[in-house]
Amino acid sequence: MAEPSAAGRDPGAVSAFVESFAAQLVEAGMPRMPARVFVALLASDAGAMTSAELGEQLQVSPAAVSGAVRYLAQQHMVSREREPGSRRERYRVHSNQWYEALTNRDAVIKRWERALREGVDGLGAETPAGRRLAETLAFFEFIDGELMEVMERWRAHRDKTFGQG
Amino acid sequence: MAEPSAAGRDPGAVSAFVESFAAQLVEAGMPRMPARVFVALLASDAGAMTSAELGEQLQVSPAAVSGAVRYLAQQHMVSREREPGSRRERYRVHSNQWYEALTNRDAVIKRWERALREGVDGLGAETPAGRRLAETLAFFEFIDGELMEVMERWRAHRDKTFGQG
DNA sequence: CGCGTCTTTCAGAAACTTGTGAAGTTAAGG
DNA sequence: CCTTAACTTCACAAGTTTCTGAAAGACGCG
Repeated sequence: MAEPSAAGRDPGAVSAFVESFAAQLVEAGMPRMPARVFVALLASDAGAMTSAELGEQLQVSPAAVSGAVRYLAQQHMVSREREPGSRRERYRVHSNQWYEALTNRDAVIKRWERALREGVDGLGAETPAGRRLAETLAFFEFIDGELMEVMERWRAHRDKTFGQG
Repeated sequence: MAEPSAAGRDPGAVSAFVESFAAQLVEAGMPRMPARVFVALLASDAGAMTSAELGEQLQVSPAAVSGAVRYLAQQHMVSREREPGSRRERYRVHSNQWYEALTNRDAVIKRWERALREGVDGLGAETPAGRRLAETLAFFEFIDGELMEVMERWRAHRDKTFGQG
C-alpha cells in the first residue's frame, strides 16, 4: 500500500493519517488547528515544515498556521528555527516530543495542587470535604513523583530499543 | 479561617474553591459545566449532592446539571444513586475518583495507538516519517504499561497512608 | 390508577471560539 | 536605501458550543 522508496509520498495516506490522528487529539481537548499542524509535522519525513508547506498540506491561511504555531511553541511542542539567509522559518518536532509534552503536563498538575491546597485551607483540613481534597492532593503529589521516574525509565528503554539519538 | 465544626460551611470559601479549581480543569480541556459540577461534588462534605443542590450552588438550570452529569457519568467520574423512595437522584464522587479517571485516560491512549499504527502502515514503516510514528507509538505503549503499575503502587501507598477505605 | 415531583429532552438564543483577508512589521538582497 | 518575501497582527464573519425555558417523560405514593 505504501511506496517506501518512491520519491513522492502518497499525499492521500499522509492526509488521512493527519486528519484522523488530529481528530483524536481534538477529542482529547486540544484545539483543532494546533492539533492538525502538530500531526502534519509528525508525519513529515524531515520532522519539520515551513509555514507555506503547512498551509498547503492543511489547506489553511498563513494566519491560521501562525496562530497554531504560536500555541504549539507555548506548549513546547514545536520549536522554530530560522534557516540562515532566508526569512523562511521552519517548525520542527523533536523525536522526544511527547516526553517533553508530558513533562509539561507536570506543570498543569502543579497548578492543580496549588488550587487543592487552597481548598483544604479554605474548607478546613478536619472537615470531611477538606479530607477528601487532601487525599486528592496526595494522589497528585504521588503521580507527580512517579511521572519523573517513569520518564527516566522511558529514556533508558528508548535508548536500548532505538539506539540513543 | 475555616470553622470546621460549625454547622454551616462558609459558602464563600466553597464557591471560591469550586470556581478556581474548575477553571483549572477547564483550561486543561474539560468542558466548563461538567468541571464545575465535579468540583462542587468534590468539595461537598457528603461527597454527594442532589440535582437541586448543585443547581443552587452553581446558579444554573436543572437542564445544565442534567447535561453535565450525563457527561461525567460517561467518563466514569461520578456515579448516580437513587435514594429509595424518591425520584431524587444523588450524584457521587468516590474517593478513588482520580484513579478511575486516569484509568479512563488509558482508553484514550489506546485509540491514539491505533491511529498511529495505521499511520505507520499507510506511510511505510521504513520511511523517516514512519519511523518517527513508530517511536511515538512505542512511547505510548510504554506509558500505557507503566500506568497500570503506578496505579497499583498508588493503591498500596494510599492504604498505608490513609488506612484502607 | 392518577397525582405530584423530579429529571430529561428539545429548540432556540447568546456567547465564545476559530479561521480569513488585509494591513502592518521585519529583515534579506540588490 | 528601496524592494520584496515572509511572518504576524487585527477586525470581522462564520461556525460551534453551551445554557436556558418549556414541555414531555418517569416513577413513587396515595
